[in-house]
Amino acid sequence: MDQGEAETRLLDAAEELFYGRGIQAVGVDQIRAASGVSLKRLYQVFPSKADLVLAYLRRRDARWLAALTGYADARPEGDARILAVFDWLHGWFGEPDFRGCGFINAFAEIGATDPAAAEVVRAHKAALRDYLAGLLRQAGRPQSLVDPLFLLAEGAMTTAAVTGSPEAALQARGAAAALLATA
Amino acid sequence: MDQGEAETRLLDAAEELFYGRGIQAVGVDQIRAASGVSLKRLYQVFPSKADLVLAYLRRRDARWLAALTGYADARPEGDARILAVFDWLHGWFGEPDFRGCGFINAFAEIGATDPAAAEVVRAHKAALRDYLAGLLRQAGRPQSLVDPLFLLAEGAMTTAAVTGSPEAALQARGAAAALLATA
DNA sequence: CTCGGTGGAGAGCGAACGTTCTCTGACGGT
DNA sequence: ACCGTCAGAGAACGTTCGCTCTCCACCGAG
Repeated sequence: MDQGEAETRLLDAAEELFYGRGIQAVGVDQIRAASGVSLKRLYQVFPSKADLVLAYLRRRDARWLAALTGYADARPEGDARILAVFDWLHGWFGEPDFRGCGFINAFAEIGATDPAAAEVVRAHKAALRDYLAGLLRQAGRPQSLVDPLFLLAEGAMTTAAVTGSPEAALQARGAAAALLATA
Repeated sequence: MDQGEAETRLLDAAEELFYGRGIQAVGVDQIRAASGVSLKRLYQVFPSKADLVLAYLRRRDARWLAALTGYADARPEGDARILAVFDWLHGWFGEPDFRGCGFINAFAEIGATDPAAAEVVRAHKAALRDYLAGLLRQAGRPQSLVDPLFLLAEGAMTTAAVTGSPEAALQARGAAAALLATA
């Protein structure tokens, strides 16, 4: 096993455990066991748990946004593409291991004590907001709708997590459609 | 110091520390030090840290909702009272020690491992939703607006936490007003 | 003054944490 | 065949955790 594969396996294990059970609730040794990577190698690749957490957040950020944009950008430009964001959320919320937004969760857990992690969360949310802004531009819609749509998406994520139901995505989609109809 | 005062001082310390730094990040001994209550008494009143966490969540639930409803119900019945919810959020977000919704934070931290705490969070969010439903009824507005307004409020809470700015409350208020204008 | 009981201070317990160290066995070049 | 290098397994380290226990100062009743 070379360094690259070790890193991949570590991040795979970290993502599943950190996202599924929480960052503080998962010990380094559990990640070693789940990844099959030795502790020595783990600390060569990620000098501390905080580094591993950062790498987990950064990779999840890239993948999550790529999945969303890949889905939405395949829809016809315009309002349909905007609403597709909420369709994608609905599919995500329905996944069996869905446990809310990993970034909001990470911020709640370590945002107060790990400034670097907090910054990754902020950047992730800013990127989502920017993506929505781009969709509105493509659709010829006013930028004043960015914040309402963003808040609806954020609210849907936390609500779906707490209720354990994907329904919040449909409610957010309906509200988004209503707001688009007024503009 | 009698049992009642010990409980109050413990909950005061727990609320400040759990909310401000996170539940897992705060040890029982820190709560003992901050409250001035002996460890022996602490464990008489709350047999485990999990019990203390539950009591913290329950008291915060009651107080938070009382503060919100006390503010909004003082406004004239109708749309103004609905929008007052977002005004109250704006004031809350601006408090210096604001760190997001304590219930969303708690759910992110221990929701996966502490079912009792998760249930308190669910009940708290259901109560907020019910309150919004009552305001809509008073205002003669359709109940179909409950979920959009709730999602906007939730989204505003997490966004204000991540950005560190109370602005999200104003954006949510604007979106709520737009939705009310369409119905 | 002498007790019995109560409560606080803090030492101590076992477990778990993040991190480092030691041992051992496999491998590649000569 | 030999030796140096390296990586993996996991023991060990120091700290911190939630929680319990020990000890002693205090206090009202007799």
